[in-house]
Amino acid sequence: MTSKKKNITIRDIAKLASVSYQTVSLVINEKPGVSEKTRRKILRLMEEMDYRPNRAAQMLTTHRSKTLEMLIVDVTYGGRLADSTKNAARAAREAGYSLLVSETSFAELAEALESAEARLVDGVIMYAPRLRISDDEVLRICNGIPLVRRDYVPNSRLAWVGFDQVYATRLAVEHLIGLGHRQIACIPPMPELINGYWRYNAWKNTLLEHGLEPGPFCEGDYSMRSGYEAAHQIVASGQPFTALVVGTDHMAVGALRALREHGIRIPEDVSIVGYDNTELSAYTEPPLTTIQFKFSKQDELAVKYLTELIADPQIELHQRVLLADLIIRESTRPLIDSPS
Amino acid sequence: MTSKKKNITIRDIAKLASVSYQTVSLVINEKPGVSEKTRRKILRLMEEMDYRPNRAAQMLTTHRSKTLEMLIVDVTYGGRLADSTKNAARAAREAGYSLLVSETSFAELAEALESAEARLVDGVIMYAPRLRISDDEVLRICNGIPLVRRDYVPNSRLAWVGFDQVYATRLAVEHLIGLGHRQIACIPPMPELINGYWRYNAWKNTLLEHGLEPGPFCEGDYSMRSGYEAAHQIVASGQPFTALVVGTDHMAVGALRALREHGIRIPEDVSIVGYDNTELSAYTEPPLTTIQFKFSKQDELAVKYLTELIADPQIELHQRVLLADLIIRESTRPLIDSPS
DNA sequence: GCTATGATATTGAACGGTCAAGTATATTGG
DNA sequence: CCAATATACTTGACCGTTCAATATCATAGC
Repeated sequence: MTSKKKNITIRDIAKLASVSYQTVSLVINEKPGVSEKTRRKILRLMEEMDYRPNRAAQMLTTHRSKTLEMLIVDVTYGGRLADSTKNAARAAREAGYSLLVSETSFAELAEALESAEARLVDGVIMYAPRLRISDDEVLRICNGIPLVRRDYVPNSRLAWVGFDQVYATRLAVEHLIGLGHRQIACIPPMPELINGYWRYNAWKNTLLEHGLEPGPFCEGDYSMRSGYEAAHQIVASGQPFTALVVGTDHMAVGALRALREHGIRIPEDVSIVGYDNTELSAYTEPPLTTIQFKFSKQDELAVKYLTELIADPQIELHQRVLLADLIIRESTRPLIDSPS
Repeated sequence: MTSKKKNITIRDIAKLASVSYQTVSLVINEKPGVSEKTRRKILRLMEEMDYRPNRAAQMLTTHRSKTLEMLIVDVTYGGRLADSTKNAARAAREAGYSLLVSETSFAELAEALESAEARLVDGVIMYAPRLRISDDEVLRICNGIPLVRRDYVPNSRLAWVGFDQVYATRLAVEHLIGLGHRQIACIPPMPELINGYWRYNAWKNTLLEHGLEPGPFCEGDYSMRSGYEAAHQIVASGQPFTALVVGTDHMAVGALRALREHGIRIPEDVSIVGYDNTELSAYTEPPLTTIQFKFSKQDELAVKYLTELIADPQIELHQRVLLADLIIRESTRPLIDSPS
């Protein structure tokens, strides 16, 4: 039955409506030059025959595919990817696009972009939290395909959408300073991660600006284990601290465990701030004060920006910066001077 | 410069190689009928001109797109989606496909599949953890597109790849029984979730098979909050229990908090088993005994199965069942009879 | 020496749309 | 009343492939 299913084409519809195929094309593309009566008739027929224009044929002539690609570059630790693709897929669909997802490494980036071009992808959202690359290089390899990075890349003048990591970190550090803390340690994400680099520097600089000496620090890699080990190291360093800024809620969970093992009480002995406001952060013991990033907003905005860029490639590239919020819970509290 | 970039076509290559375009086509598709010498020459030229076949044109004639679609249906709670799309994207690429991701609801499912067809998607991976639908209905709406569900759907005789939830649950429950527990409570995912349905039933049936009366239970929705509330309810029910099976690690975190608030010690008073073996489960207090699912395996296998199905649509549909593992940590321990 | 054979290469027609230019008819204005 | 214009619709070419049918040629068989 359906095996013999001849695809209905624009010409079949045209024949049924006794007009030419071009008229049908005009209707499909909502272009003027068709009388209301004919338009209705054609629309009805398309409905009846449940006709769908062949995307391949459209692509062939228009050189566009109504497809965006989310290119994930060198993302190893999964937790933070979360629903990005789902969010982006939804946003893309709402803008009339499909979303292709692909995953690659820095070494294969150029190739990935070439194949994006071959697939006639209309634009690329790059999610590359560790990618250091010059703007010129990006322009060179992306073959003119509109591209928006879904990252905080303050050194780049190309299009990106990201959370201001300096602002976010300032939020965390100044919250602690405001509570009276003077010895503030840090477990930043490792500097290979762009966010790690900025969080580390922002932590240090905020302290210096306030006339405070940066406390001990030790990098993590986003995993709970790394937070655990980093916290151990910081304690082992012997340098005193009454507060700790931990680069993600996940690492904070590891840090909490490590500190507990050392008999350090939270928040009585040490106040802790995490990042991300994951669901988890409300359920740690004690619940974590944390920096909230609305990632779904970032995903949506990246798609939105990209579609704008596709619609008008002439608009001047800019950067869309999102700001984080501070969520205060019970892992931070005012410093109470010990009676020494 | 690049603005005037005329796309190089198969005919350009043909001209340069002084052969016909069809010969080039044969080379591209690795078909026989071309002498080794000509083949080499053409390959070299394609390399030099960095020619890439136009996917749209290929799609138009072949009616295939070398694209798979991951269709996410009614997934609300994000945590568990995690890296599925990334895993699938990688697996797809390794099999020579691109991966399209889209997100939809039950109500729009038919439409989503129609548009998949219009896009000439070669096959669909459906991730629909709550979708109850007859096999006939699925066959009807998917228009002959090969489809593999990435779910445990024991009632379906169509293609699916999933973890045996009954086996998994048995693993959890019998572990507890083996430790001497006789009063085993449960916080299953809500029955709208297919996994929830099966976990609940498997919990109950395993107990009955062992001659035990099912303990109190209360459903959750995957969120930590729901685990928290469910645990409160179970305690409030007044029915005694010495062990608790919680449908996800996330919910277990909530449950841990609730039980702690009631002064119930884990594992001294109550043993707990979670599901998923998330990174988190090793960092709860105490670390959670849990059921491990290798989700990345499931994603990969779903892609693999789908590509097999595309290659040979005649193969008899079957179901690929994965088995979970039990990871024992400190949240479970032998029941010590109280001296009453 | 002539035909059968297989390997290699060519040609023309799809595939299902879009685009640019064209025609036919009705409407307007001077 | 006729040219100018607007509206509605049509035609032919083209996008870059693949596919089926066909041509060419050297080699082998008899």
